[in-house]
Amino acid sequence: MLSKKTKYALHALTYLGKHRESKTVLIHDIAEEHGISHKFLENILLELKKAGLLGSKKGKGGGYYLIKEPKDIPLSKVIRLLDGPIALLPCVSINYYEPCAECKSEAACGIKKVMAQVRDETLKILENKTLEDILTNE
Amino acid sequence: MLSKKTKYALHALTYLGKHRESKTVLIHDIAEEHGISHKFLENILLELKKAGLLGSKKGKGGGYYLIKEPKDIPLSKVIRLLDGPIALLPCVSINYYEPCAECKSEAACGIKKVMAQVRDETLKILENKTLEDILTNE
DNA sequence: AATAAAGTCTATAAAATAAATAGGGTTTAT
DNA sequence: ATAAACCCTATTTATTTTATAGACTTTATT
Repeated sequence: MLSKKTKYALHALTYLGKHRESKTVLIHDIAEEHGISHKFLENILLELKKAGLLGSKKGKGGGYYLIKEPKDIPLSKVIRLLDGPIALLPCVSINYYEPCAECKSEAACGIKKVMAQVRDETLKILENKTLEDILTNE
Repeated sequence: MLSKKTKYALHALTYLGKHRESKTVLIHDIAEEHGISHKFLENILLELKKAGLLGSKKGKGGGYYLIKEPKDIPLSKVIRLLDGPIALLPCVSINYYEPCAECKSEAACGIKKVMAQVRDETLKILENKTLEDILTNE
């Protein structure tokens, strides 16, 4: 399951995607719309900004805005950013690889081999679904 | 990512699958093979037994054994049993449905719609990969 | 220049979940 | 009778997630 962080990030991105005609959107408005803690959402939006998905304007009249096209924001990107690995095991993670302590030989591990296939197929799904798909379903 | 519980369950199932010629296998042997806590693994094997994947024999000379064909043990089953939902959001979970607090209208939620598609496609993957696939890769 | 509105940043606290441990109970071969 | 092995429930510990706090910086407006 996705963490609340990722779920809230998706809500925020959806909200920003729906308000692309506005120059900026306030954290406050997004938080209120979904009944999310303002401060918690603040941290999330900052991460999305650092990752290059959002831009922001400081000071009075400021706020956030999308700087990528919705079609260029795949679910895989958002999930990796806030939740970490897509892979089901650390030993087959592309971006967050770690060996598994209980595994004698990675080369001979059937679990690893199968999980690598699962990861590849899962990735296909999550790279293909984008914010645009969410927006067209709203 | 999978919890350690699920990961250990997969290791145990793999071990049992490799030793189907023996009548029973000791928890102890599986735990030792992978350096897993005996007691922790005990709880896991009990769950697998209650779910109908394993049989057991009590008393001296007892132990666990597979009672299903490896091809009839899909990853989806093991994951659901020990980790819970396959879906990425509670609101699209088949077996563990719960509404999302921050969602105004489920009917009109683009995130939900897309996540339902992701769930369907993910399920296809996880229902198709079975213990047999792991065993043939060992 | 002063003010208020808004994002930035880092740290900490609280809550929830996962992982591990403990220990007595029951069954069965010898 | 005994020891080996699974059965069951509860508790503790560790880790991660979620939430909060507060001081700082930037900027539009008056």
